[in-house]
Amino acid sequence: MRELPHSWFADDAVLIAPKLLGKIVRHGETLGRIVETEAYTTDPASHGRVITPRSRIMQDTYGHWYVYFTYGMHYCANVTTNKVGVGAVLIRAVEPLEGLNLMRERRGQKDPRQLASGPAKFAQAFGINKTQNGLPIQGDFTIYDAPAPPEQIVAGPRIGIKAGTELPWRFYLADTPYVSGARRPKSA
DNA sequence: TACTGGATTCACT
DNA sequence: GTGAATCCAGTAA
Repeated sequence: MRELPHSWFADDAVLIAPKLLGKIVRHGETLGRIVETEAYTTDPASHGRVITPRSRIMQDTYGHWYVYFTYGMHYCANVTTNKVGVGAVLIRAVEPLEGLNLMRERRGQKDPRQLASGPAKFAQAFGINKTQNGLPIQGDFTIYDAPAPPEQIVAGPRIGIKAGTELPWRFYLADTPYVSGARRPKSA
C-alpha cells in the first residue's frame, strides 16, 4: 500500500474530508478503513476559530496529527489540512481491519461495530493519545491510499453542539455498520 | 488564580 | 431521553 504524500493534505479541510473516506489508517498493529469524517476550519464549533497554543497546529501545519483531550477522559484524532489557512479533519469512525484482538483489549468490547464507531472510540482502539499530537502522518502512524466508491460517500447532516451556528461538515460511507451514532443538536 | 465548559461515551430510566 | 464521569485549555480578572 502507498502512503498518502504530504502534499495530499494541502487542500481545504472541506475538500479533504470526503476524500479521506475509504482510506486506510494504521497505528502500529492496528489497521482500519475510515468510514466517517468531519471538517473543521474557522467556524464557531472549531478549535480553529481562535488560534491558541493548542490550535496553532491547525494553522501552521498540514499532513500532521492533531490529537486533543476532551471531557476529562477522551482523545480525538484529527489530520491537519490546508497549506495556506486553518483546517483539520476529525476522524469520527473506522471499520476495524487488523489488530482486532488488541482493539478489543483496549476497548473492553467484543463487537467489531463497537470498537471504533466514534471519534473517541477510534482513538482508544488504536492506542492514540497526546503523545501522538503534532506527529507527521507517516511511518508507524499513517494513512494509506485506497479507492472509495464515490456513490457511497454521503454528506452529513451538519451535526454540531451549538444550535444556530455554522456547523462542521460531516461525511460518511453509506452501507457500513461502523459509522458513529452522532447526536443531533439539543435544540434548533 | 479561579472558573467554565467541552469536536464523547456509557449506564441507567 | 437524560445525566454523570473527569481534567484541561481557554478566558477573565
